[in-house]
Amino acid sequence: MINITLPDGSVRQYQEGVTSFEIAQSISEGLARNVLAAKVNDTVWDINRPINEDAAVQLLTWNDDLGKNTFWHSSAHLLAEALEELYPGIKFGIGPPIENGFYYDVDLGDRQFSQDDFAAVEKKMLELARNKSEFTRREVSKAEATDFFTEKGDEYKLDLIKDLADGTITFYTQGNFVDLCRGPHLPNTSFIKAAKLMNVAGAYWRGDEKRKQLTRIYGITFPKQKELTEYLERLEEAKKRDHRKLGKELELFTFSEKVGMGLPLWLPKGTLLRERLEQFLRKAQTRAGYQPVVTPHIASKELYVTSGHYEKYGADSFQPIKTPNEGEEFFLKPMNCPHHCEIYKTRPRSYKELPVRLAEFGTVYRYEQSGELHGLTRVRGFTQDDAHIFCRPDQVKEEFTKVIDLVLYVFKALGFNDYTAQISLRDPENKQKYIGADEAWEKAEAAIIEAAQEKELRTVTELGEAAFYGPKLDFMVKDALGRKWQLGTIQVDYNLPERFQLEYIGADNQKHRPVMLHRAPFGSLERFVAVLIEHCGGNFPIWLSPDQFAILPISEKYQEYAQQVKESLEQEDIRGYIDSRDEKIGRKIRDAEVSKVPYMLIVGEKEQENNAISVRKHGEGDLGSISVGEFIGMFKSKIAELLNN
RNA sequence: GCCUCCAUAGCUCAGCUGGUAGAGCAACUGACUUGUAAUCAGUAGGUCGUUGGUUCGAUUCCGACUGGGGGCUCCA
Repeated sequence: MINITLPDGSVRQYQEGVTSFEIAQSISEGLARNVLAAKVNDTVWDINRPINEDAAVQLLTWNDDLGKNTFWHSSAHLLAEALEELYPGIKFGIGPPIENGFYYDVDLGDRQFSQDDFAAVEKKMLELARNKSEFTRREVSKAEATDFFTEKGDEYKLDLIKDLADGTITFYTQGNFVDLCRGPHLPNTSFIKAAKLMNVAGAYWRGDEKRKQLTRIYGITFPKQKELTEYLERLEEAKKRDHRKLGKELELFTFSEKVGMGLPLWLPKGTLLRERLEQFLRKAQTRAGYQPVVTPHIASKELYVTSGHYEKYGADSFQPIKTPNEGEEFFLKPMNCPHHCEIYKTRPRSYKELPVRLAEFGTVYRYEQSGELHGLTRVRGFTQDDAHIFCRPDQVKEEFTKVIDLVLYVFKALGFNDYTAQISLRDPENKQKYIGADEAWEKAEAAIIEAAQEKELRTVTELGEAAFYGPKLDFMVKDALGRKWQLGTIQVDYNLPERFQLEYIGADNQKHRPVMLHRAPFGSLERFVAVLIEHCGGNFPIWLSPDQFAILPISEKYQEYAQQVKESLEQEDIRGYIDSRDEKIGRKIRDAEVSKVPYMLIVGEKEQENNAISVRKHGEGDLGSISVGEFIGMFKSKIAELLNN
């Protein structure tokens, strides 16, 4: 008998060689029907694999990420089997599960594969799934594995096998399809009841652009048809929130072929939104002791030679601007920090005045690869809500904590509740890759971790993800389509103070080198606005909404009264417009609803007589008639509620 | 930058296998003077992204370019 420890801590005894499936059966029929894989100690296993010694076992179902992984991994094999049947002789790369589904990289030879072929493949997958083919695991020797794929002529699998150690290689077979695979897999294919191919794209073999490009086929599968339907509905919903679509509909921003790709043009409404965000952060930064500065859009090449960016990025940047004078070269500013270093250096600094916090909404230009551009989230010209904090080494932790506070304040005011903080530390194996003293790094890394803990952030720690000049903490959020974006960032920098020879005079009357922190709560205004649009589906918090009200006169007889109302509101800094078109009220309401104006103020005979307005809230409907003064009071207290948290 | 798909009126889209384009909305004009999600009628608007080629003839077929979508690579 062996002891099996379950996740609730209970221990059960089973015969040696018991499978996870049998364990599930012994617990409940329902569980046995739903179990997809099992975590045995720390490895995920097939549920029909015998367990021969004491172990901790966690049964995994569709509700576990690891269960889903197994489901989708097996689905990738099913996709491969279907493709092989339909297109004999094709070769296979890798086919892993991903966050939403799975993909398989295949070499289709000269064959074309497009969306038109999806239906046939989906049909074949479901047909094969119904065969209830078992996934059988088999350990093979390296020689056998090599022989198998040599005969099959699949150089990609051979390339993979080359890097595997003999004795650790396993094959999985379902139906007629044999694949090199570590597993685990579902017991059989019949669990897969719904399948949909999502996308085809090119992907280099092993992510190396010098190697052959394979066809990557993305798909997703579910244990129930209904779940697929729901998933597709969610995707439709997400598409409606796409910031590129809403940005156009709400007239926030646009792009012009003539201006150039990746260079957004902010329309009046988008500009209002942006300026309100800036004002909001400016205020918060003033409270937090930042000093605004302004620096030009171009700078002499020498600045970037000093900062080291020229050497590292010069060739991949927008190329220099030349003047009529021989040898003079200027670069479009790709970042604000070198300028801020020069501001710091403008006079000697005492330890007493540190930290110095210099803030700038600085517009920068970076030559991003054309294929990487995407709406407002990835552009070639953007404005960072940048600031650089120059402080003493002993102030790093406190400053870090203060920045986290600021970022959390911003997130909270804007309703971002779903974010994670990624802490990027250096690779402990490769310390020589990084600039700065070992001791300083250790201190800074500890400071970041402690600060994050104290603020109770949900964090993931990535070793080796630090920049060469210092560790960092990034706030990540997801957009409507589930893509992750980095918003706020806080980075420690040991490099620039060194390169710019920054100094302060310490209490000991000696020169010391300050530590520099880069930080940007929004990251860039462009990206932040994009994520915000998707986050709220275009229904901005009222303090940010470009038009905060729309006055809708019943007929043109009330135009004059509408104008009076508008002026009263504008005096209180509430912004909006009068819809004075010659249209029926129903039409005006509809158009205002579609354009997502938070408040519609209807004025007609009754309102004019009573010196009132009828308030209709976007998405909610008629709130009844109140005086303009009452409306102003309500409006202002709503904003205060959102901002003073 | 690479692979792949796409490009028709301001917007959303139709246009079968090649014979120089159509709808709805928006715009403009007129009528209606309106009470909580689209009043009616009329007018105007396109060298079918650009550019080569095939053809008697190209929005339609082929190539290149530009821009966009999806992905790969990269990201101070």
